[in-house]
Amino acid sequence: MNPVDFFKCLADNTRLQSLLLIEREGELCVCELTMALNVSQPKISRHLAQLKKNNILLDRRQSQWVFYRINSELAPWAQSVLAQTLAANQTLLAKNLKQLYNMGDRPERSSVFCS
Amino acid sequence: MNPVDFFKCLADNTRLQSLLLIEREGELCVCELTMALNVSQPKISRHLAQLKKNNILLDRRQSQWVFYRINSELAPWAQSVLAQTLAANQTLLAKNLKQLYNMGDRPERSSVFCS
DNA sequence: TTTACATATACGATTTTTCACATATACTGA
DNA sequence: TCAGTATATGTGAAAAATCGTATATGTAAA
Repeated sequence: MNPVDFFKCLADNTRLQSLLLIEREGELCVCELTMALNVSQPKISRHLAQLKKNNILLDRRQSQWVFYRINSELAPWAQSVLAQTLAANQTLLAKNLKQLYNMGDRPERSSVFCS
Repeated sequence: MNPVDFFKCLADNTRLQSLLLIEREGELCVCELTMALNVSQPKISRHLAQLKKNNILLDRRQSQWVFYRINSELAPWAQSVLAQTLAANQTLLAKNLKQLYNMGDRPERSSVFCS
């Protein structure tokens, strides 16, 4: 992972907030991010597509929903950057988390890891 | 330091390479960075001005030269991001360091820390 | 006070990024 | 098969970032 490309991915509010929320929550779908960040669906989708294209996120479809998660094969230094950014900037996400938790009818997710 | 603004500063080749070189070398002047990165002087100056404006770098003038260094009051998480990015991407700087070391007549610097 | 060197900045042109809106695709359940 | 929900993408416009060139500023040394 080229560092400049990685940082370009973090250099936008929508993308960084999405990444930090996903890092915190483990996995989120498009509609959850739409509510948490209060932005339009195409806007979220496009940014997620960019993160996926850069191999920072992976996605899985579960019925109607597409859930995004951090790519566990992301370079360790990059994972560490995400973790530290999250840890040091929790307050930035307060409003987003509130909006996420207040969302009615959050899609149920089956465990990805069931055998 | 707003994380998005910080990452925007890292999301450019000239700025990131300058930062990592300065982090590695402790302090570098404009002409040294010009040689190390092989780019024009106004280009380097402009990017350094941006990093200074965002309080990532500090500068000091010593006779004709202006030396830039990492602001030691930079938020710890941000310092850590720089350190890890440097540690994990040493090879990216190989060419730059070679060009820096091959530079004739590097400006002498007096110790900033003398008492 | 002139010349030379190092650095900063103004300006306009080009490129890149971001966005809104419309529309396409995918899945579900009736 | 049709309607409803979730997600993706095409397109053009607007905004932001980057750059080259020219020029200004600051310092030193003659």
